[in-house]
Amino acid sequence: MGKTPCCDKTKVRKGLWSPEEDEILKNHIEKYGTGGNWITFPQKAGLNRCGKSCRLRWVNYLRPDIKHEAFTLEEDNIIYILYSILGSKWSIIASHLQGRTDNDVKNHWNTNLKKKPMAAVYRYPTNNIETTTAAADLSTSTTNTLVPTFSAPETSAIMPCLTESSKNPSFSSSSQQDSTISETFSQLGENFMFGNGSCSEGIPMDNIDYGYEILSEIWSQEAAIEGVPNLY
DNA sequence: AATACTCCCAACCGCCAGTAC
DNA sequence: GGTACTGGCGGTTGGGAGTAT
Repeated sequence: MGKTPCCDKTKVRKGLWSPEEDEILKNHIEKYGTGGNWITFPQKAGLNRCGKSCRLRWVNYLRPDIKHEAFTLEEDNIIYILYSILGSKWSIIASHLQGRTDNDVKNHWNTNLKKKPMAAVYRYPTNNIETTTAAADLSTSTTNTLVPTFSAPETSAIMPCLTESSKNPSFSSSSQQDSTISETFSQLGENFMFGNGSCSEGIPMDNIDYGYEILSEIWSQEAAIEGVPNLY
């Protein structure tokens, strides 16, 4: 099957969208919808753009339900967890964050999160390999790095710590948050491996939040697909 | 003030899967 | 079953904005 171009790249406009183009795109979709076909959309809307470009602009930026504010620490935590389980499945990760697009999440990961040590923390248990470049601290290493592997119950112990950290008003700066969370995790590694039932900061384990619900759901789905026994 | 450098994000590219014919 | 076409995805890049020198 040969690759067919979606439009004549030499004749369509490229680069940043002007406010006028945004307005045309938005108005046309509000009035007529996408028409179910992005390739013919630019012609109908009177835009000198590639259909794919129109789709991307709408999906990633102009859609009314898109959030344009900064990522919260709580969202960061979810991204960390899901990335460690799923890898670079940005669309799936984004689907768990209301108002965020795959492009948003990918950019945020590449520019902010992957440099931080927390990116090396989670691994999904059972049949996953134990080495990964993706979950490693890429700011200091370019080779495969061994990272901790946590079981589902262990991860459930981590979640309250993360959530508590993200909600704690005493955290005054992001660097303070980062170092505290990293510290919590380094201690957690020893603590709950020996099953003492609490985080290093004494936060009880029975406060499982929605992050864990997401994990459970994914584990169930993965287990169903891969024939891996469901732990929950 | 001018230049160099870095960071970040919007947008593009190319591939793949699904579907229609 | 084979081909053409489209939508969607992940990887990558270009360039504007901010910061350092």
